[in-house]
Amino acid sequence: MGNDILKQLNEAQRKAVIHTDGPSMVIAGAGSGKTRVLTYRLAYLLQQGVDAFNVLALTFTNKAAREMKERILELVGNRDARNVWMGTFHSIFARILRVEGHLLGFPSNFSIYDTDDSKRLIKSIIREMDLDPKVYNVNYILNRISGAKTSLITPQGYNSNAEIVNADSMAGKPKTGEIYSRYASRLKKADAMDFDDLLFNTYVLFRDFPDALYKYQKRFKYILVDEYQDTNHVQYMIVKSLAADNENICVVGDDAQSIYAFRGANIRNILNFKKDYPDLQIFKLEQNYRSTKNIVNAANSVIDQNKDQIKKTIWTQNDEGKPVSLIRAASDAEEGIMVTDAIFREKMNHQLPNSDFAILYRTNAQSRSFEESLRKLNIPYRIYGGQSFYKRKEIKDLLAYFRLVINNNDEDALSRIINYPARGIGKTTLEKITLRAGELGISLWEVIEKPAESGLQVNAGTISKLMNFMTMIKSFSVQLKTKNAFDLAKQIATSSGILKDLYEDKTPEGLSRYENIEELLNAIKDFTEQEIEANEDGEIVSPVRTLDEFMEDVALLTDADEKDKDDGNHVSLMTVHAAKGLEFQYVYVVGMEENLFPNIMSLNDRADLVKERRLFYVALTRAMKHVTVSYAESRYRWGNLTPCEASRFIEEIDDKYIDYPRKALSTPRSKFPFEKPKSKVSTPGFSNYKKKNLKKIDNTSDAAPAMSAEEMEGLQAGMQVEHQRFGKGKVISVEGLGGNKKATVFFTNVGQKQLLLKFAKLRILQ
DNA sequence: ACCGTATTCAGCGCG
DNA sequence: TGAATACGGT
Repeated sequence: MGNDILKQLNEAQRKAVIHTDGPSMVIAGAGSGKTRVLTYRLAYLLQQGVDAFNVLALTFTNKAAREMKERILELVGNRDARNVWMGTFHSIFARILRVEGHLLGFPSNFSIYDTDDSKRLIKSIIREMDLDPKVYNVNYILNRISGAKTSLITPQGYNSNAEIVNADSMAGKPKTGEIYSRYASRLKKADAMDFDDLLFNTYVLFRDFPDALYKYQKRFKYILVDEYQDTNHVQYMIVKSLAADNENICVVGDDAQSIYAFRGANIRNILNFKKDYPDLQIFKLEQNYRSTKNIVNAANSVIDQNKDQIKKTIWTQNDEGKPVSLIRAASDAEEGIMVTDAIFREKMNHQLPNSDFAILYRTNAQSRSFEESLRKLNIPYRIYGGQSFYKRKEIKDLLAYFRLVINNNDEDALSRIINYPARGIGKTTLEKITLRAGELGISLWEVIEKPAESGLQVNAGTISKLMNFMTMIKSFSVQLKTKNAFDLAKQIATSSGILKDLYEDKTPEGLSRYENIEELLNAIKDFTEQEIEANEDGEIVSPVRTLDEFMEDVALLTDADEKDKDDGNHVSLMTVHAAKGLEFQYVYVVGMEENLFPNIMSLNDRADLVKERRLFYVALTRAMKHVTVSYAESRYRWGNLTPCEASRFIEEIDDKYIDYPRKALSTPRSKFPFEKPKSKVSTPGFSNYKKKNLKKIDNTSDAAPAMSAEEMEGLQAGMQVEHQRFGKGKVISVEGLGGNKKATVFFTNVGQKQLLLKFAKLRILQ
């Protein structure tokens, strides 16, 4: 290999790569080869004889970490490169907390709650406190808590901070601080951390346990942080403390592309970096290799409107290219048609693959009109950022079993599955358990383990159901360390009844849920069959790959793995946020309207407009060959048609780099902007009205007695029956016992129905 | 306990 | 408009 890897870099890139010792900051303009610098820098370090164990690289996403690892392996060809600690803040610090968490009172098998789990817990706390869930909106509460943790404010700190308490009172939510306190203690009782805790607790660990800090300072001699413009305050503090000893820290980013401020990302981290390290070396990558001159200049003219930036001049040697095109449509539906037509023409004229095209929008809700028109043109497309695999209900359910088996105290996992599949432990029972646990300050599991001692008032039947459930979970738990992940997972899926439950659901959705479970099991099988790996110390972890090892990987995973699975020849549809870090030949930035982009929700003050502008800058700089921006003069927003005007950002593009359509072409069109909507509006209103009337008539009928116990016992498949409301029908199947006995009946008039015999007004005819 | 229907409420989304 | 939740009937 030798030094020739350096020959593949330009002057500025090379300087950034070889400056290994001492603090440095790389300002990497869009398309300037940032990833290249990052990977070459790491490869260079390893080549210089730095031990992979001494390098820490923090990335923004799992995907970025994975791709970088692969490229470094290609460059150095040294299996050692795999030992670099590379990953997201969350995954790296979760790893550290598994080892050191005991210092803070956490077992190494603590659970990690995702946003979904956190919201469920907050909801249940709001219910328990008898607060109005409309006033105490979960999203608001979680945002407040998350913001507090990010700013290193504990529940105590929160409640004693007059400014914060006042702000909550003014917002009509004075109990927010108490919810935060309860939330924090519930997480602790459940041996669980949410995403913010992974960072917050790491900060506390390093602050309160100097020995632990010292250990990791010695280990991480070289630290590298990607996407530094999107780090928040805790992340900043952690990195600062880790780097304090060696100061071999290199941060890479672009202030112009900071677009996650709404999540606590603090652009000052990059603007003020100089103050922390007076002998900082700054490297600017200003040559763009991605886009045409027109695109670079158009983007520059937009971002130049933002003052208070790090000064830099992005330029390119690439072709002139074509000016930005502008599409003006009468409605959102027409925008869909016009944009996809433009894609179709471009694709046909130049014989291009679908994957050269991307449609970028501000909000996910905008994707529909483009989907419809792409379908009509038979162009394959893929929408990014929908519901991820690991967020689907059936997957979360099975994972909740795994979590509970690994950590019995996991409250969220337990409440999620204690009655799924249905085993007769209902809402009331769970409420009683939660209440007892709260009063005694113990976990839900501990109440179930010792119902008598904890004073749980439920009947004997319920107790035995609880015992069965507990015994089942325990029987899985004892096998955790001996059985391999796949065998145990399969056993849990089967004996919990999940597989059976989904198998019996023959609807298309049920089928897909079943397939998803299969897919998860396959993923676990793959994991089980991977070659045995050594941990960071080179020591073999364990001869069998166990389920808790699998879950460590999974907790911090998103759907990123799924993305490159298919052939890849599709048009990409995604939000501008999701497009960060990607590039496409042809980019269509759609919905360029005031209130939508810039987004009205974000326009509280001047600083917000600056953030929206950076977002538009990111959108423009995704393109290699050509950009088209489009807007509609009217659009359906939340069910009603709203007139729209063109975004101010369009005008901010210097006239030299954008083509305005000739007025003669677009004016006549705007005369008929309301064509399609009219018929659409009236229909749903009418059918709703009809349904309401129907229901009234039904309600007038008198109650008739349900079936007698004898009749229920005697009911069998094939029998003819009559239902008070549904009329005559034939019994297809009968299942369940006693009071839970259910029948599936096909009625001549209304089709197939499932009935609970206890309640159904059903008469046996023959 | 569960299912279909009424009602409500919208932002971008890493881990 | 449509997804997510609340409600009421069985």
